[in-house]
Amino acid sequence: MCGRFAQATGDRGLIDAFSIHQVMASELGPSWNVAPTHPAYVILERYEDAAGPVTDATAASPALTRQLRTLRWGLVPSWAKDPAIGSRMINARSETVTEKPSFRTAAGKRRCLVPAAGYYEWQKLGTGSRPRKQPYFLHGGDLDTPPGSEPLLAFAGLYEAWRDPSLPEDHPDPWLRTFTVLTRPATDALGHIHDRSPVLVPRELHGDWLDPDLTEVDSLMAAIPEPHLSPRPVSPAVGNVGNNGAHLIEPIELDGAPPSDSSTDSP
DNA sequence: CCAGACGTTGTT
DNA sequence: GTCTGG
DNA sequence: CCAGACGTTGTT
DNA sequence: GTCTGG
Repeated sequence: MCGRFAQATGDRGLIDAFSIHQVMASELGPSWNVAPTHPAYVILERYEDAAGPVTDATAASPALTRQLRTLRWGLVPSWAKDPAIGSRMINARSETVTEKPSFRTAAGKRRCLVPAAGYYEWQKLGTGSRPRKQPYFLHGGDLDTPPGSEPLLAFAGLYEAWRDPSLPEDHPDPWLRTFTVLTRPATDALGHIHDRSPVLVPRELHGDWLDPDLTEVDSLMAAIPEPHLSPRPVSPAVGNVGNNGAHLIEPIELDGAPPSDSSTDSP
């Protein structure tokens, strides 16, 4: 699963890391608590008219352009009547994404990458009527990686554009652009915390994943290896979407256990 | 034909 | 938009 | 994902 | 319990 993540790398760093051609993003500060409906940076590839504004009469052929954009988390399908549906479209199962009406069009030609330092998951602990929820920060480093030095991850995502009918005909940009994060069954190593994990696209597959002309999504998906991630117990403060800051990914001591992972939960 | 759904997670 | 259920 | 609301009438 | 908002 992936219902909360950290995106701490700024536009400059992302331009370098993902070979961005064009920045079409509103600037975002770093966030260690990106929640559904929040804006986040994504990388996508589109055909852009190379032609200049008015004066260029010779229509240049459109060029495939890798862009950095700021999209809202929670995919709103183009046919949606109410954009609130996006809150429940934050993830898409990779196993069924090419079949589901809400996702399959985007899966074919609107794939994107979502850069992240890591993501959070909550482990349910305790037997009583008041089970505690312990959040973990999952990242691409090892157990000794200092907070803030985690390697940059790239979630597999899909994006859509929804025309907001409440905006006037002549509105300069009446489109709400949104994205979702694909999930897959978690490996055994992570399965004891949660049974789903985001799909992580390795660097050598970034080009294929973003290419809107590659429509063989299932073979693309099959080429993506299992993620290798480390869990780090963190403060429950991340639960409140109003909290933010680098302290949210700092390790904490678990009661009666060292800050490595262990299955201290109940049956 | 029209009407209504279209999703994931986790929990039991 | 497109599919399913009635 | 978690946190927080979940309602109406009428009055200040 | 379940839905909405973030």
